[in-house]
Amino acid sequence: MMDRYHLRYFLAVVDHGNFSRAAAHCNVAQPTLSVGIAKLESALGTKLFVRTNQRVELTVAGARFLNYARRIEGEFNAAQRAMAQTAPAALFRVGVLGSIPGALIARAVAASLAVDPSLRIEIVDGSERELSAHVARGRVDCAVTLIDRGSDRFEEELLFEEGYALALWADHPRAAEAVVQGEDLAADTMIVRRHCEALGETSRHFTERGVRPRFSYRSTNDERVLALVAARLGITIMPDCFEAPGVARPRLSGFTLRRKIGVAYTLESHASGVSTHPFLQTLREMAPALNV
Amino acid sequence: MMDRYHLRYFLAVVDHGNFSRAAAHCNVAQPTLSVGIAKLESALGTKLFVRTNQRVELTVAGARFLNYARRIEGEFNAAQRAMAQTAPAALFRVGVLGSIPGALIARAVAASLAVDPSLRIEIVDGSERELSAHVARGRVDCAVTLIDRGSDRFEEELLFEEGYALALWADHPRAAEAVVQGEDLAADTMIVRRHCEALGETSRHFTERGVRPRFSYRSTNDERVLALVAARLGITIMPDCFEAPGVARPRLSGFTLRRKIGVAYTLESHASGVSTHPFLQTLREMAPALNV
DNA sequence: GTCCATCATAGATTTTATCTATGCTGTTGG
DNA sequence: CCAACAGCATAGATAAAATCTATGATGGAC
Repeated sequence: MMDRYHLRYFLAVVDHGNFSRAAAHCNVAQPTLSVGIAKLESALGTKLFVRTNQRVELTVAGARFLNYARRIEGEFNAAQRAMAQTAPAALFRVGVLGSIPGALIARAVAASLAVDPSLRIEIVDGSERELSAHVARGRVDCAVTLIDRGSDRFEEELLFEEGYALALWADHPRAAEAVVQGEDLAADTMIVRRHCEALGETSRHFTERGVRPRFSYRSTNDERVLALVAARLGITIMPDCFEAPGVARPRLSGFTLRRKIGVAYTLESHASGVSTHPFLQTLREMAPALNV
Repeated sequence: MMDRYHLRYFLAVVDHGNFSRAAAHCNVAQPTLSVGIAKLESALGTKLFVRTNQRVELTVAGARFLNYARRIEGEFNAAQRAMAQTAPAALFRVGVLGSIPGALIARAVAASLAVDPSLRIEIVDGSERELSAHVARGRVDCAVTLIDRGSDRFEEELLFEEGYALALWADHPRAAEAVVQGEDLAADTMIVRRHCEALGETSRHFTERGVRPRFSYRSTNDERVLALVAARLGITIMPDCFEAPGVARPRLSGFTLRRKIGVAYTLESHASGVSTHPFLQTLREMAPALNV
């Protein structure tokens, strides 16, 4: 039975000229799109594309079907838009990267609720990978996550850019310095932030300098990590935007990795005006202060 | 994400005025349709129906959506039809009830292939229940099965109507009689045709007459059953249309159950002209001879 | 009151879209 | 001419979703 997603796959192939790019644009894997088109062709009883491995081109039947497909997909969108006007108080669902301070998000939520108490906001956190999946499948309206990672699957908007720095307890021997040499930390015990995107880079950094750190704690909970740093259990490396009383944040010499945090949307959700949501407006106001 | 089947459910509810009938018309269970409509409403962000337990009626938003829904579903069908014209040599898939003689179907296949050797026909057999599911899900274009069973889920066409009769080996003491009394078979061993729709009725018939038969064989394979009847392993009851050398078919007195065999289509497949297929034409020509 | 018709909900089941991994086939660059 | 590559297809496993059965809730009819 011909179904809506078949039309989307078909149109994507027409618009992008090959299956692979079309798949990326639909946020699915290439084989998925491949069997999707095959299903459509079988439902219609006609081949729609001639596959050469240089490019795909429409058959005569495919060209004829294109008219219908465009019209139908257009009507779906028109219906959706028309209904959206009547729709009351939409729930705003946003995914947030686990390695972004909860306090930051909490402030943004509080501020936007202060603007409009009737807002309904839902936060879900996860890894970069999980968030991509959520955005792609429409389980969230957008995600606050790492951006500029080369896969142009989503519409992206930069919020802030930052580096990474050490987290030491306030009276650690090196706490007062602006920049610390990795070699000077050979005797320290480290805490592993298991979900951190910089994990690989960090261990490489120390290995290259002949430092083989011991580990006292592994966690995905950054708030707890900060508390334990303050409690002198160990030191760690984390993005600049983290801060806590009793924790100093000197730079680690030669550690130049940076990350860009921004908002990722699907094309549709971006087009449907999600990006003007007060929560995101608030985040945009807060963001410049976090650039380092 | 709004999908095509949502539209079909929605339109069915509008056209039939309540969820239960709409579900029957869509060949799905009532809860399925219930959650389907709920999904659609959530996708659109608006309630589409006001549910009273007397009837459902459209909300304002629902009435507005109706225009889009009808147009889109219409376009889907138009596209399907338009493409079907180009489509080459369609495969004809037909489900056949297990308790219909294979020889009958084989004759029909042979005859229609004689008319047009380019025909591509695919036969699948199964129980009445299985065939319903196949028709409903579009896995077959139609099914040759029991009809007139009260559930007007499908378009039905009567082929022939018949009763049930005994199957005895040719020189069985009662083989020459036209009608046999159940009581006279008390000493006989019976074969159970496990897939037979008359199974319950048969055992009730004997129980009511104080006959408690012994069983020598249970099978779903009627050809083998007939061979074993001829081989004097046991006797059985089967629809009139079965025949084999060495097997006599006297009536069983008081056993009045009858069955109607016909073709069941979905509305769409019927509309798309499946019923004019040579295979079905052949069956129609053969059918009158089978009325008993 | 009980019965009946209607829709909603919950949990299990089945189906199906999707993914990962891999194969195949031309094309390109060395 | 061969290796690397880019592009689509296939297979098996996985995950998601639609669907089913069974049951509950509600209101009208008798």
